[in-house]
Amino acid sequence: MTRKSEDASRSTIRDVAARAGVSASTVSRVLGGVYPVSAATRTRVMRAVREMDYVADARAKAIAGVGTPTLAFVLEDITGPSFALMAHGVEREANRLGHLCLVCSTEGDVEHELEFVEMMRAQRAAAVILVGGAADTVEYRERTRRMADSLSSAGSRLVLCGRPPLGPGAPVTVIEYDNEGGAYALVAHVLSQGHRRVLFLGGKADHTTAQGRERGYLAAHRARGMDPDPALVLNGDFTRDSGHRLMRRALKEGLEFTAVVAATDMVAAGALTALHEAGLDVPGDVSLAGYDDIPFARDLHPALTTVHVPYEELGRLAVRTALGRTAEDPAEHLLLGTHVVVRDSVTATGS
Amino acid sequence: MTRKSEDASRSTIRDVAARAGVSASTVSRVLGGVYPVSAATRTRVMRAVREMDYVADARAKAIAGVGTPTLAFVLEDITGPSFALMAHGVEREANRLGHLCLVCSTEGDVEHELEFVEMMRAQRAAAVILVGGAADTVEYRERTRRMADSLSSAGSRLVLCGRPPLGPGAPVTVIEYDNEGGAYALVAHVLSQGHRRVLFLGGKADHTTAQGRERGYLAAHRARGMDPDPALVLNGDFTRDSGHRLMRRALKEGLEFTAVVAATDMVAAGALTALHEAGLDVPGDVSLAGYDDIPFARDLHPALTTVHVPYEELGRLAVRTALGRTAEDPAEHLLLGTHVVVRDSVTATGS
DNA sequence: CTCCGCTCGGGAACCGGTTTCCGTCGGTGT
DNA sequence: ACACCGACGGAAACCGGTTCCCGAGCGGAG
Repeated sequence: MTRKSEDASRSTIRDVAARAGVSASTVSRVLGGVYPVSAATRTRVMRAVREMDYVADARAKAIAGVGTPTLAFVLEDITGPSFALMAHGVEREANRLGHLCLVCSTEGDVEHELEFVEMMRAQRAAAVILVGGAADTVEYRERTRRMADSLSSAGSRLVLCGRPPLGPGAPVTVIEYDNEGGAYALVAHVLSQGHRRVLFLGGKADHTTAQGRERGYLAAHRARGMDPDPALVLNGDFTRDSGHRLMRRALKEGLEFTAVVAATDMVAAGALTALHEAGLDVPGDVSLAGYDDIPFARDLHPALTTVHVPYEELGRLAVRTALGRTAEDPAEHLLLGTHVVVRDSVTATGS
Repeated sequence: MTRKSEDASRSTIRDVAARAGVSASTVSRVLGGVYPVSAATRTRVMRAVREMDYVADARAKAIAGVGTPTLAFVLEDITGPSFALMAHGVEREANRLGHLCLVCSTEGDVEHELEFVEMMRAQRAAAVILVGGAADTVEYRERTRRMADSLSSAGSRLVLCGRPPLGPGAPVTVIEYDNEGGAYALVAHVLSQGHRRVLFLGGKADHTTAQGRERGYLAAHRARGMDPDPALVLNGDFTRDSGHRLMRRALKEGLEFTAVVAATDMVAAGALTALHEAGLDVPGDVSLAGYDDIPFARDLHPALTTVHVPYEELGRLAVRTALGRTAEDPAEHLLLGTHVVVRDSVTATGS
């Protein structure tokens, strides 16, 4: 009484071998490779495989050294449009290169991040890509350095994307996009439109991405021989809420400005809402610019002038360099360029 | 000459055992469990582990039956805000339940989807969650049914989210959100504002999500004894571009309407831009509503009236039921409710 | 002072594959 | 007709863990 029902809740290679009347090695050979197997045997084995709907256990293969390599992508929150873009790039490139890709949101929890990286080390992931700015404290450097070493000694590799680089000698690949340069170009554009008092809606004061953008803001002023009013730079975080809150506050306090530059498109979106609520017209009454060029930037009204960051390409690049590099190679530090994209939210002032 | 350098490119449990002067079983016990081990031995082992920075290979553990289970999430494009929301929910819940979570974007490619599901079966994933509408063809049903059976026979489980359910008896959990009901409520709201000719910007004609929303649109009209002009329902897809294109066409063709309901917030965003380009005021000249309540809906100007779909909760629910259910349990079919959220883009007409 | 039982740790089998090593078989060259 | 060679397939070792099974000590009870 052969049970032909799909009972085979978990068929092993030996089950298949038994059914085909051959040994396990033969099944493995038929499935795996280029080893000479007679046509008759191959047919019998393949039939058994088909009948049992057999698929070799990927974990077992991995442990035997023949497996799909894995790659991990760690971010704060997949919901952020720029992160999502990067994730997309990472994921595409990863499985173009035949890698599995697992994603983890840390919700900004350092503990969680650490835990996950450890788990990836256990999975023998080929590389771990960490993305998202952070405060550049010595605690950060030590912690990250430890991760890098430990991954490296396990034959894996850590890639930092848009994160503060570690000291020299750390087995890390760092890929940054040019925050300062982008902000510089953007603010220069705003200033070139005749604006003289431009409000800066920044991020957390110790967050390197925020710092870079703020530096660009300042540098652009200085390059014109201007010294921006310190009261014009506000700190919050990178959320829409922060933009909304900061903008309301600025309006309420009667700050004077003719343009506002937000550290993020999300912040800009919040600011825009606040401006609208105050009955102000953008760009008629005040110009507004963002940063990141998330897809939605062009859907805002007016379409947002912003800085384009090649997030998806960034993701692809991250996996490419991560997988190309071996443990012995020297560390690498890439800086991706950005460019401002002019839309409708910034116009000349003093009309 | 003991090399204390972190040469241990790949230390096994036996290496640790050797260093600690015990057997591999003992190391395993110290690390793993509650098995009685003397304090002295434990200390020695732990020291060796620390010195070698050892982490047990997760794949080996998995194969031995002690491992972090895995769960897969397959979607079209992580870049879509609603998908990202779901992914977030899935991911959070997955690792709250101690599961690893891998994500795969299929770019809408059926071949790729199939391939990935097969790979997940090889990984012995605890469950595979498939999300995103599709055309409900017999080819679709057969293909999906095959996936379901094959996963089920491997002790895994397929979860369909917002996808056309299969026939009865398929080992599948289906979770849908109420497209028809949501659209009905939304359109009813629009009609209650006095609008009589409302344009519907739909999706692909064979896409079940699009169909559901269109049915709701029609039903809301009929419930008022109205029979909407067939010329008022346009088909495209769920992208911003589609909304933009459709809206321009409608305007150009001189279609008459006082409100437009888009099948998606993205479509609404595109439509809004087209409306603005045409010099029309929203909601002054024409009202506009979307569907999905993606986070950006409230950043549009005017803030978009739309239907809230609990995407994140949907994701969480998906993994919860997927993991709760065993192969023997009957299939399950959940329908999540939605509700319209009234913002500023729809107002009374005929003022 | 024995005997019993409990604590502790080692050996070996096992998880599900791959690969090396070797033996067998059939066919060919001389 | 015999040696040799290449094709084929099985047994066993291995990958890196876990766990069952068992034996060695040790302490306490009788």
